[in-house]
Amino acid sequence: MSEEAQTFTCGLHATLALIGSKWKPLILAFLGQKSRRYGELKRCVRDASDKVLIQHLKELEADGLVKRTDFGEVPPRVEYSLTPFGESLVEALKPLCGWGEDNRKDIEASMVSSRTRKIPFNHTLA
Amino acid sequence: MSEEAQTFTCGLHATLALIGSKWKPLILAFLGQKSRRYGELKRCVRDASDKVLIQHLKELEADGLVKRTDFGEVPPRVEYSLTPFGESLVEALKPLCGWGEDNRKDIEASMVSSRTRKIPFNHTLA
DNA sequence: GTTGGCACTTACCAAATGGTGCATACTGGA
DNA sequence: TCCAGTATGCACCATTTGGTAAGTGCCAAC
Repeated sequence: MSEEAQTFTCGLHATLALIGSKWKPLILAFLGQKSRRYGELKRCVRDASDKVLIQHLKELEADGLVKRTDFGEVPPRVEYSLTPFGESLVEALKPLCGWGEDNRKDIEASMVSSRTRKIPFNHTLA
Repeated sequence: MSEEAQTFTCGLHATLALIGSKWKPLILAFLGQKSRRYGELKRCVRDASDKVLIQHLKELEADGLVKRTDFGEVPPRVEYSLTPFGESLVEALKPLCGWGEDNRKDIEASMVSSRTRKIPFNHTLA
């Protein structure tokens, strides 16, 4: 409990512990634009299944990055938004968004050439 | 090539396609400090197995982010370094490192409390 | 009155991802 | 002489992760 407590090798390592899942960075980025209702968010992060999306949202909430507001209305209405903590993270995420925009073409091209593997995200190396 | 070609929903999505794997951001960050030989890098990214580390390095190389230099020497000697492209990405990655440093304590704490679930990356407590 | 959307939940299953251990070819150190 | 370190490859296995499909309760629109 004393020595091996060096949980992370560096700040990045710590950050990744929070947003290292498939859709989390994207979820945060979309919530960074504005608060969104569940269905809306789902349409943004298309491709993510309900199960996973909700699971990630719960974790983000547990980690204090996202706030869930349930309006308790009849046709369910729930809104997700960033907490200040989450917002600070999204700020740090922006350069990556920008980098991606700037290099989108190259990335897509390289994605096509190395077609044999990953397409969506990290996996699919089959 | 016309419609469904909208590969990524946003820049971030594109970026994640390149560095969405478990150790890639870390590998890049460490290489961002200096070029490193394989063994050295492995010690930095501890916890990653050879298989995975090498696999990730190959992908990063294929994606033009990392350069591999084999000195063809007798006791194998290979050095990994960032390409300019890789360096630009590392730049965009730095805010996340910083954010992680700044919030390390909070993150570790939250990691402990939400003990019941994943410890995304390394383990420390299994 | 059937369909459809909302915000989920659950059970089950597949794939992605990562890990272990063994092997290589050679050299320098104990 | 025997072992360790170097940078990988490979086969096989385990776990983690994510996806599918179906269901829930309630209301509005068709």
